[in-house]
Amino acid sequence: MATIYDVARLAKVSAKTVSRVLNGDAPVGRETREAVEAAMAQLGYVPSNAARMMRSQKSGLVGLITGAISLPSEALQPQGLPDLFIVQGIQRAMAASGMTMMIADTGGRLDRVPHLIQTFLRHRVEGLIYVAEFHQKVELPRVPATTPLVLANCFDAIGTPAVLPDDARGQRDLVNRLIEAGHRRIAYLTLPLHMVATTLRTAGYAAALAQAGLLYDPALVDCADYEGREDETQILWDIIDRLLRLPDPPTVLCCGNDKMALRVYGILRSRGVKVPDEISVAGYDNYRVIAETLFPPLTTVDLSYTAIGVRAAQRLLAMISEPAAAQSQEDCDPMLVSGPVYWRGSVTERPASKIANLKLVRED
Amino acid sequence: MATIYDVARLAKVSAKTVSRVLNGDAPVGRETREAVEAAMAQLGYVPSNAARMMRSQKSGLVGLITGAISLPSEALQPQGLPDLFIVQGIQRAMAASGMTMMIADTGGRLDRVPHLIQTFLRHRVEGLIYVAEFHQKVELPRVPATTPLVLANCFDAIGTPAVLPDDARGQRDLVNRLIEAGHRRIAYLTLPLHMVATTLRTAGYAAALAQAGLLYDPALVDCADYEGREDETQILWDIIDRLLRLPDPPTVLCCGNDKMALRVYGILRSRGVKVPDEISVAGYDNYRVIAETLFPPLTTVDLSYTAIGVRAAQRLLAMISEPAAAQSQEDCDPMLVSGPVYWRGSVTERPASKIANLKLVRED
DNA sequence: TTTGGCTATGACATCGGTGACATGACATCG
DNA sequence: CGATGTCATGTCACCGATGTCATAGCCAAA
Repeated sequence: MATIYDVARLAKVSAKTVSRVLNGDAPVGRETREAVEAAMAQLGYVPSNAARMMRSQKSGLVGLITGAISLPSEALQPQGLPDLFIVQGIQRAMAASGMTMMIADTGGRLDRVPHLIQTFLRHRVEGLIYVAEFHQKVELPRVPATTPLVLANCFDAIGTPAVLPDDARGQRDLVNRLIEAGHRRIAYLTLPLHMVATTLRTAGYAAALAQAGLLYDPALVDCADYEGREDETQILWDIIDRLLRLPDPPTVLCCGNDKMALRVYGILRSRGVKVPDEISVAGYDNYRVIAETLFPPLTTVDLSYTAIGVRAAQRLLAMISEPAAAQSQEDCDPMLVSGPVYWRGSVTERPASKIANLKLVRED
Repeated sequence: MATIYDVARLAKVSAKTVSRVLNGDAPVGRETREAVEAAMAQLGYVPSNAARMMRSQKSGLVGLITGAISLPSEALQPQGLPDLFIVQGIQRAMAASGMTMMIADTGGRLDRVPHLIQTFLRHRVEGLIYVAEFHQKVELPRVPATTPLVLANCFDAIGTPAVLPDDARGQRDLVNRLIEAGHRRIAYLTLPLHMVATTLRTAGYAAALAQAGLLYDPALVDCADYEGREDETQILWDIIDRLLRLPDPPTVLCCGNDKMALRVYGILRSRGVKVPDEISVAGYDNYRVIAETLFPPLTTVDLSYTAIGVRAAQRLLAMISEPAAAQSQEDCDPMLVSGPVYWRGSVTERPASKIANLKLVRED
């Protein structure tokens, strides 16, 4: 591959002059410039980042670590592939800023993370982002204080800058909206209880009810996702059965995510319960392949993983450009990202009639 | 950041000796080695890839270009996010070989590709992979002959090495299997006709019928995916309506992909047609979030995007390690990757009873 | 005319490693 | 005992850019 010296020789100038043409950081005579440009074109010259980097000490690289890419196919996929959307957001923001992204993944094995970080440090990345597959607490090996690190979709115990989904607010907004639409008996089928998102969303659910002066009825809340258990669908079936037979049954089922909602559709239809005429269904994530394709389309909360990625990237870029900036204040709290409620056909706006229908269902 | 000289000074040896400890390419005395290792640990030394690369002329990098990561959310997503799975496969294989991957995406704009390639060349990537979001023909700018390029999920006019899904075989296998299960009237709802996959799969469908001595009935084949059109569901509804009212209706609906199958489930259930008791449904892709979550779970063909990625990576690695290898023979034909049929509850094994049921449906 | 300032260009050192080669201390061999 | 080989280590140049400094030419101000 041609070097700057080859170009210089061909253009009959010094290497330094070629460098000046490349970077435009000092005046170069018109004829000289043209000769250099012609030589570069003729040789197919491409400058070497490695060499440039040695002098400038700037790599223009950021490293991204995730389990997103090579999840063992056996692994639980609680929410589809949200982390890939986060990666998408990060990539978008990084490209816009001229950074090049290096990607590595853990292959599901967290013990590989130190090695991956090491690899990135060898490339002198200017920053690191760690992306988790779902909202969770993590513990990462220490990285040199000179290399900023941002956590996306996760947080740690030592206050590393993080960008997180605002689960509480998302669920609250959704339930608020359901209440506005006239629903009063709102069931909530949660994700596994050990998940951070479950705690936060349940709190959001409760907050919305409280705000509207509605009673929090424990009978309406149940964990419906036991990942990996074979009788998953059966469990869900039983819960729905129980809910529908309540003296005062729910008019809407809030599902832990869109994937669960997809299951619920199947179950309700197998039971002959029509969505939304006889009962409404809502999801979470706005996993569009599901939410928009389902019939009727699913009302859900946009989790905006892409936005999480973009914000994480921006936060990292800020840390890179102002290394010593006082990021002690609000910056050090996790940044919360929330998305809008997508109102689609799976929820009715006039619940009164629905309650009537449900009674019929209960009587069968 | 500490350099090899800092380490050398602290360990009271020459930089070269530190280098030898690092690379283990020449004998080093035990005490010396330990002193050097201690110094490296104390300084938190991390070797610079840039410097190493300048001498060795090996970057250990491969570049990946895709639209996968930052598809504008408006864009059509014909098959979900298959390309992400391909990326996953590539990453897996690259990590195994010790290569580091740089990722860039087109953001949906193909005119950005030359610039991305340029960026990669500056980093002196040892190879490039281009991943398309669906099986298609592409036209990429020329890359230097010294940098090998592999196409994944796409091909071009000039015979660039490519790895492609074996659409014809996948559909043929599925239809074979349906025939084995006793089905004779097999409807095929295709993806848009302009897609390469549609042509190939339709051929596979026809081949399977021919092989079994069954007649290819044009009335059973229809394009059911007009991406982006608002009345998409309506079109599908009408096609299904027509099929069910045929004098000799199908016993199974083969869908262009799992997402379409998801739609079909909704439509059939809205019409009160039970899956699979009254009609069977099959998909394509084995898009697990859909195929496994649907109720009943969906019979489909594994498109094994991950495998495409792995093969593409392996092919690239081979080209890197044997640059001049005679890749003229079979290597230059596209490599076809096929996956197994996943047989799940959405298709019955005894079709006779089904025909009876369908007649009832037709009469309502 | 001299001086100073500006433009356009080149010489050279430098970034952090590694390859080529040299060297000194021993051990082995004929 | 001298020749040869191996081990352990050092010296120095070099990879391909760019920063620093120098310089030559030219024009305007003093």
